[in-house]
This record gives sequence, structure tokens and C-alpha cells, in this order.
Amino acid sequence: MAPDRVGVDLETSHGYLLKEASSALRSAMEEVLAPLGMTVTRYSCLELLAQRPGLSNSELARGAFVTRQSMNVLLRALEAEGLVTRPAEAPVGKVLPTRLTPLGRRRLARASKAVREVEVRMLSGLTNAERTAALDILRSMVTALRAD
Amino acid sequence: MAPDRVGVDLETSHGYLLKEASSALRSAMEEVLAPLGMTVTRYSCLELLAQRPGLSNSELARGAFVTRQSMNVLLRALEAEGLVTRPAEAPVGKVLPTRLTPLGRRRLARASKAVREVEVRMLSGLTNAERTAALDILRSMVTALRAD
DNA sequence: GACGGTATGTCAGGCTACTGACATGGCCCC
DNA sequence: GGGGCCATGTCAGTAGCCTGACATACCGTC
Repeated sequence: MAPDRVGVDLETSHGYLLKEASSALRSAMEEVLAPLGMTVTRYSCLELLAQRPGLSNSELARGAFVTRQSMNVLLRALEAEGLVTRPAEAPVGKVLPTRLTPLGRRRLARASKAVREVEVRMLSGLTNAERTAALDILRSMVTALRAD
Repeated sequence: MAPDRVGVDLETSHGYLLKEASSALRSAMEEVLAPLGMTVTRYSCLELLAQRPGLSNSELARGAFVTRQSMNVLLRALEAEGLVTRPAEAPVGKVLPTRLTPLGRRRLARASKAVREVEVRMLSGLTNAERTAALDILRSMVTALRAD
């Protein structure tokens, strides 16, 4: 069914390959997180909180690459399930610092283990030099894209 | 506001950086495509059709990393706007080969130019060796993740 | 020819994330 | 103190994409 390829080959486009890799990573993460009753965004939120306790709603949103509105509803759900806690009123300004509960920490531990295995698999075909090169390359892309 | 970082640093996680780069690329693409009345998925669909004329709905969906249901509604919209054409009935089986119209080709040309400029900016901080290394690395990640 | 397996196009429903908007609180400068 | 400016938390409405399901058409083996 695949017709003969004309014009530019998608397989040599950095943008397309980046999207393809990101999509594959997301699929792989969803696959291992689903049995644990987790989604990628929920995991990202918990992981952020574990590494940077006390993050606010807006900061979590930026870290998970979603809007603060989306993170807001997600945080309410996580709070209702007892995975995170937020003070009833802001200690300073309007910012509500969020923290993991012991239950949240346990749930995260399982999810984090599964995600780490996916990441190991993703890097399995790369040498150590390539792995560090990958970090440099991706960082360079991010800063270049952010620069307006 | 940023608290002292504890535990693993997100900036050294390949998965997080990959997501960050992909997110930055998508934002940059949306920014340049919006003035042209285009979205990333619409552009991806048109670009695929330009490079591989006659692709079916399902093939386009796989190429754009969405489900065939999503691509179906997108194709109807593009067809209603006169950017693509599909035969009324399948020449063989149920597969409806899609093709760009002259109008679709013109719209794509403008969008493609804008996207290429974004990609050039994304790669501006990389040497030629790093650019080819990036392709190899991303391809390796994709195949490793796809392997169950 | 009959059959199970696979792939396709399409319909219906639901969920997630988004944009738009508002009120509030911190910060800086005059 | 007053006023512009920005960031934050939140509410409402919308759009995009997804899962589930169905009928149909190809392809392999028997």
C-alpha cells in the first residue's frame, strides 16, 4: 500500500523524529502506568512534587507542560484521593504549596520504578557517550526554540 | 520561589528532556502556524500527503500519531475546505486514497516554509556532526521503545 | 469454496486539556 | 499612599483526541 516516496523524506526530519520519539515514549509510559491506575500527567505531577516539595499549582503546571487550569483539576483529584495535600489557605499571597502524603509517596514509588524501566529500555541501544550527547542536544534544541 | 532541589534532578532525565523538547517544538510550531489558520495536526496531514500522495485515512493517522477516528474528522474538514479530495467510493477495498488539491498545495507551501524556519532555529546551536547524531539517537530510541 | 484473522472507514460517547475571563495579592515606581 | 504591572487560583465553555463498537473488505490456510 505504501506508495513510492516523493519529495522530502520524513525519516530525515529532526522535527518529525522528535515527535515520533516523544510519542513512542508516551505510549510506552501509558502502557506501564495504566495497570497502576496512573496516567502520564498524574505521574509527572507526583514526580515533580517528590523532587521539589512545596511547588505551587502554576509551577507544577509549567513543569508538567500543561496549563495551570488543567493542573488545578488534576490536583483536586489527587487531593481527593489523598495523594497530595494543600493548605486550606495560602500562607503567603495566593500560592498554595503542595506536598505529597505518605500514600502519594508509596504510589509514586511504584510508578517511578516502572517509568525508570521504560527509560532504561529507551536508552538500551545507546553508548554512554551517545547518552550524554543526547542530553546536550536536547537541551540545545529547547533553548534555541524558546529563544523567540 | 523555587525550593532547594532534592532527590533526582529532572534536568538529567532523558525522558523529561525529550518531553520538554517536543513540547517546545510543538509550541513554536503552533505559534507560526496559527497566523496561517493552521494547526500542527492539519499541517502534519497535508505534509504527509504532499510527500506520499494517495495515503489512506488510517495511514495518515499513523503518520500523524493520532487515531484513525481523529484523522477521519480532520480529513472531512480539510475536504470541506477544498484542501484535499477523496474519491466518493473506494477503487479497491474500503481504502479511500486522499490527494492534495492545488489550493491545499498552496496552503501547505506557506505552512511548510514557516515550519522549516522553526526547525532551522531548533538546530541552530548544533554542529553537523551533532545533527546527524541526533537522528541516529532518536531513531534508536524509537525502535527500542517500540520493541515490547 | 469456506473460514478465521486482520485492517479499514465510520458512528457514538466521554474525557482531557485548552482558551477566555475574573478577582485577588505581591512588586515596583512614581 | 496610589497606580500600573504581573502572577496566581479559579470558574465556565469549547475543542481535540480518545475508547468502544459495528459492518465490511482483503488475505491466509484448510
